[in-house]
Amino acid sequence: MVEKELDKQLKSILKGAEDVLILDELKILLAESIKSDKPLNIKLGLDPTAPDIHLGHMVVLTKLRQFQDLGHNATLIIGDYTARIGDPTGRSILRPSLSPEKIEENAKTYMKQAFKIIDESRTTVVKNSIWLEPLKFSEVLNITSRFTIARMLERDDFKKRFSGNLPITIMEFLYPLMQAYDSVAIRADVELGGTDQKFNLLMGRELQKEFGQKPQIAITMPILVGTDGSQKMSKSLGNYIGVNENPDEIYGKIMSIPDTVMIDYYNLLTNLSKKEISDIQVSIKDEGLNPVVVKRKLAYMIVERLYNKDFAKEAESNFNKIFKEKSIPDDVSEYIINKDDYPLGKIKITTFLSKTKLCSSNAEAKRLVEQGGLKIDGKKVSDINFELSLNDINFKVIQRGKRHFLKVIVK
RNA sequence: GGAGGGGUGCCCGAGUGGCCAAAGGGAGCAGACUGUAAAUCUGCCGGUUCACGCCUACAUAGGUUCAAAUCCUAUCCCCUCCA
Repeated sequence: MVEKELDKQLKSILKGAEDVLILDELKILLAESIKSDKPLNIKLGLDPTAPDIHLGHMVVLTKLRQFQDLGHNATLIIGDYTARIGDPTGRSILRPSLSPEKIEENAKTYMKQAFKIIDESRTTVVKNSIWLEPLKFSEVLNITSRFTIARMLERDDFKKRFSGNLPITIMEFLYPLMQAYDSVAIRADVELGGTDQKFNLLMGRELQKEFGQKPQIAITMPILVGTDGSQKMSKSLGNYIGVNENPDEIYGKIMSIPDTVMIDYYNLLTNLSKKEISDIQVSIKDEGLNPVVVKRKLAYMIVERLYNKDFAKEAESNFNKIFKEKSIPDDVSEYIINKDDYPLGKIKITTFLSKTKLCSSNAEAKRLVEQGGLKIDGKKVSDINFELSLNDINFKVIQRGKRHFLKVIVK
């Protein structure tokens, strides 16, 4: 009985994971948990350095959710204290530090978005300032005395900066220790993180040992590539899909990822089993299954995860309308035009486009029209001198390119 | 503290007196095609103007010149080497 349950749990936990340190310890821990019916404490730290989370963050949150679905508990650590330093991981320069107000604000939106993915009822949320702030200097010394500079410089990003004569502040050295101390404070059984977190997660293990605790298991998840299909998903690269974006947008952006990374997305962001995913791969390769069908399913599942079935269905149908039938989606946002503002009863198409923000300037509007990217009620308009008559554009839909629509309401 | 190098459009980056609204790439936008907002191909890509043109822009502020991203002066910022 225990065997079977253990097997099931391991399968789910290992799916998509890059690395488990140490696997055998994890097995023992899980077996004990099953036998004694005591859930494990799974740690995930989030630094509220930016207000939005995207599918890259969702990878590790999804893993956390899988743990919860197996009956374990999550401890989500809001790194409000550590955010003041900023994680130097992967950084070539010192991060700018954030004000406490900004951190607080980010933390709020963070949580709201995180709970779209994880189970709130099985989650404890704590801020690490609770234990980091009151630490005495002597206690800090106690912690720092257990690690060496050489050990710190093993870290690739520190090494690079050091050998490249770039500054590393002592404060940044402290960052991994603080994160490690979080694990001690909450007595974590398992800590999750991206592959770039491996060093920090291992520090947690070491410090726990120093404090006489059982060392946590570190599970790292691969880095999700962005919509460009090659670079790490990140806001600054503009290749991200935010969990707070509207369903149509999420659905569409998923459809825009290259086919080659589709399977990664399946592995990292869905709850399908390894077997189900490899079956899909086989079908595409050997049975001529059209990849677009697979991608649609992915887009659907992710919208469903982040919203619900209805939104997913709607996003799907809107996508079909726009791209398959090349028609107009159901819910088009409206633009109200006031008759009194235009005594002549007409408006030039270019000024209209820039006024509605469909285009950012008159010049851009002109280009759009010239290039044949403008449709009014499905009919292409390519005359840049075209004038809209207020009398007959009421309720008509203006379309910019393939996917931007606006319904005009004349008042 | 001393010596040297540099700051260019959304980003990277070429340009060292006129031919510079500034090469090239990326991002973005549009079109064609398609299985998609994939890939590929084509076009566009500071603002304003129907257009000629005008305005804004090569860190900032001044100056030299008929003409400055390019030369000079000051200021701010970044980097490298030496101490």
